[in-house]
Amino acid sequence: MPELPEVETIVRNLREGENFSLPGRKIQSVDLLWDRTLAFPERENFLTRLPERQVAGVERRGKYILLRLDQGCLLIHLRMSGDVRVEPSFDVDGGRRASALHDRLLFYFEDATRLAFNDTRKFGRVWLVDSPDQVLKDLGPEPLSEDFTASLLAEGLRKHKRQVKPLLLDQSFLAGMGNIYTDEALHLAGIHPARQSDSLTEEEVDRLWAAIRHVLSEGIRQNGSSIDWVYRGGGFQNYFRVYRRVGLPCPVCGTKIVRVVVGQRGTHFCPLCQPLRS
DNA sequence: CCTGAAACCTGTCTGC
DNA sequence: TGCAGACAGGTTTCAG
Repeated sequence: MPELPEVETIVRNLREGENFSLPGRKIQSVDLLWDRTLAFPERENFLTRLPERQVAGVERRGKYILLRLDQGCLLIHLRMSGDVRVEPSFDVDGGRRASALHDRLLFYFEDATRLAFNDTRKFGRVWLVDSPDQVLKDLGPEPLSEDFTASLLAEGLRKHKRQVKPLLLDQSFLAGMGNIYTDEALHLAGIHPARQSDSLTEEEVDRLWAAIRHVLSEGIRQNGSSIDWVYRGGGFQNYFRVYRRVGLPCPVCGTKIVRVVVGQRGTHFCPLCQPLRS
């Protein structure tokens, strides 16, 4: 589930959800159910350092969730199938609530609630570090920040000679884009996903810049996208123009949407609106 | 520098 | 029904 809009939605809910908010809670104990979920530090260090730590704030950077603690910072990357839940620690009978299928890490708080990290495919990772920069140092700009201008995008695209879609997916180029929002942005901008990055005209770059910001903002406004069994709650899938719409008509021209593979990723586009040569 | 393949994992869906 | 194969919202590492 996790591209920028889905992670942003999760972060907002953790920070100030309907029935809960993480800031202010103090960790009592931690249960690590799948060792490889932990990227840093080693198990013993992680388990002994966390009790008594208090959550100071919740932030997002790219696709990372940041839990700022009174000492140190927890980073969570959901990768393909990760998710988090907040729920009571105990059942009605007073016993500790059993973990759910595919729960990998549980944080128990002093107020009898817990945060569960659930991840079917085990790709997700968690870090506990003094400074988040240790993990985030190679990330590109935040696409929705004021720093990310059309001319900055133009400069970046010019600097490389790569297919534009894999470049947009490269987190050191731009932080937060994933397969869905990249396909959607390229369609909105009328750019073929395999176009060479340094071949885009100024007009095309401007359209791409606006399209990236538009699809991400709309994604957040819709609380992300829900597809298959993974994510629930979001509604942006109702507005997909090309993603997983093979054979269905392009919303602009009616041509059938096709699927190809670009940079090892399933890629959806309109052959008429997104020609390979402009 | 760029591209593609493979690895890390589990689950679902499709076609024979 | 069973089974093989493709595919899934991500990232890293390695070969050419």
